Amino acid sequence: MADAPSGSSAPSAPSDFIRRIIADDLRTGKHDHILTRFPPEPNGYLHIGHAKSICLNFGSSLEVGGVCNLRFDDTNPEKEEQEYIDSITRDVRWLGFDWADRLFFASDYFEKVYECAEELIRKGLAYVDSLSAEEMREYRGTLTQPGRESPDRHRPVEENLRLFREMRAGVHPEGKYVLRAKIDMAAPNINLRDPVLYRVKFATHHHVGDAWCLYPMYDFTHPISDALEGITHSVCTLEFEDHRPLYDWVVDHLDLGCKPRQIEFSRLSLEYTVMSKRKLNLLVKEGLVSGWDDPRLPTLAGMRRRGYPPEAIREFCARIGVSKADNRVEVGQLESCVREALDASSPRAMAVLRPLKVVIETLPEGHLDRLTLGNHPKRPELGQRSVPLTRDLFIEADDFAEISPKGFKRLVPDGEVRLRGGYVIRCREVVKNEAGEVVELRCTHDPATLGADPVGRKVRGVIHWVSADRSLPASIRLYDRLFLRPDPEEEGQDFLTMLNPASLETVTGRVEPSLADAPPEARFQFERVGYFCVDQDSRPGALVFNRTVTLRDSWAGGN
RNA sequence: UGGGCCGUCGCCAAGCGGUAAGGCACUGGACUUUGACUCCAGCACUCCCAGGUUCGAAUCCUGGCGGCCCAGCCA
Repeated sequence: MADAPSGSSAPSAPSDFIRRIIADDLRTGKHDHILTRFPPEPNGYLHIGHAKSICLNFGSSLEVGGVCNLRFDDTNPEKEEQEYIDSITRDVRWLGFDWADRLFFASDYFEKVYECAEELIRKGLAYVDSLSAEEMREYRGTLTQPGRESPDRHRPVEENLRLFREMRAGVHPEGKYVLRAKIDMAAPNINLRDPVLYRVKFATHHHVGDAWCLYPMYDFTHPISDALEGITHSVCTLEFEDHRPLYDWVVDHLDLGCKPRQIEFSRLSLEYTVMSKRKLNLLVKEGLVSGWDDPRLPTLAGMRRRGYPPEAIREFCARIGVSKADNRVEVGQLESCVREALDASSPRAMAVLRPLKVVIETLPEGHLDRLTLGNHPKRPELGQRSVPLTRDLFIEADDFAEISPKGFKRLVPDGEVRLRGGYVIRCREVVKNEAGEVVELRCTHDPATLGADPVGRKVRGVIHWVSADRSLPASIRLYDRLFLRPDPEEEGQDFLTMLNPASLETVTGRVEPSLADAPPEARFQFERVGYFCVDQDSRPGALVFNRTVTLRDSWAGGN
């Protein structure tokens, strides 16, 4: 893809049971081309689970020379909005996929779907039912008991047709009638117990306006839409497995000239987050997060704002694979992909999250070294930048310890450490306030160590720093997991009670001056700290960075 | 307890009767002016359990156990 960094490794080549089915269908001649589709309902923002589906649907087809349609499954006007259509198209494109001119709406097929319904009625395979919703539930039976037939089940075809047309014409109120398929009220699969095909809704549809007051159900619309588009493989998640007999029933009893095959895979679960649009919607509506693009959310908009590169998400989807097994993927799996992509592509910079003043007494007042540092340790083509080194500096508070923990390689009283890209300094004096807190370090520097190793001794530690007066203040948002538990709903918990109160910490740090004009979404590695991106709220003079992910830290475990 | 599906390393996941891939994580070690990156090494005598078939079983059969999904005029 266009923004794949040259330094990144080749993406994993996916292979799974669905791709195998596709390969077999091509090999045996069942199909001579492949056409898949990604069919989101525009009732929320896309999340990483959708990314798995997008990568699968687009990927499996593209890899064998096929294409993939983008189709909005917009059969329920009460839950759908144009805002979601806009966000979805943006997110799919951002992820790196292109549907060319194949953008479709199930609602554009409503006339054809309606004709299919009349066809079923004429064939005696569908009927208008006047059972109320509650009655229908009673008649449906239970998981262990068969249902009973509605008294309307044997309504004459002509009457069904008349009533159905009246439903379309708007003469009947919502809830009075529905159109049902006539299948088998005793079927062990509840989806086959005369499922509802159409219901009346006097709602304005976001895409077709007031053209209809009669809306088809997913189970009826989806197979017809697939067949109309000539979809060869209709890939969806496991909860639709029980619907496949109904999917096949619809296609088999209609003359659509095409029979797509539905194949199901298990949806993605990620640790410490929730993945359903209903729950995400709740978090957004309740104001528990800042919006659909809150960087703590698993939404693609949130991940984009967090600084996750699209190629990292694609790689993640390739690595986790596709199967039918229940799963809950570790966050580290995703973070590994993010770090891999960002290590290769991100320019380095220095920033201090929790500043501790350092004065280099051996440098004169007003001293200024304009150091030229490489933007990337392995990619000189990413250029260089100038970093000012002055007498007064800030270092990370964590990089100094009065009492050295064992194995500590940073600054301690009377100890030496290298300033990244600068001199080796020695701590001569620790200045504290009345409360006994360390507020300043008085140090000396070894002028012979700029770009050279000190003679006669080895300095193990290297720490990052910024000039005290030539650095810029920045608001830095440190994100952590949104929930306290890997499964926020474990043991029937209300997931809202499991929110992590520390999922966002904002600190005011200092960043090197080269970052002054970095535009929103620009990504950097703050050396030794992590990967950060410029937030859309950032302005010159009021910089805002989001922590995308920390650097891997093999020291953190030791203390 | 009706129906459907699933159970291979801490987490994903290959495997499809011939003697357990890979990734992430983890543990060493090398390198290092990022405790990063990179590199090298280690990491399932065993595939939910129990029987059976077979020269040979994670793969086939039988019986258990465990988990997920389904009773919207949602998708």
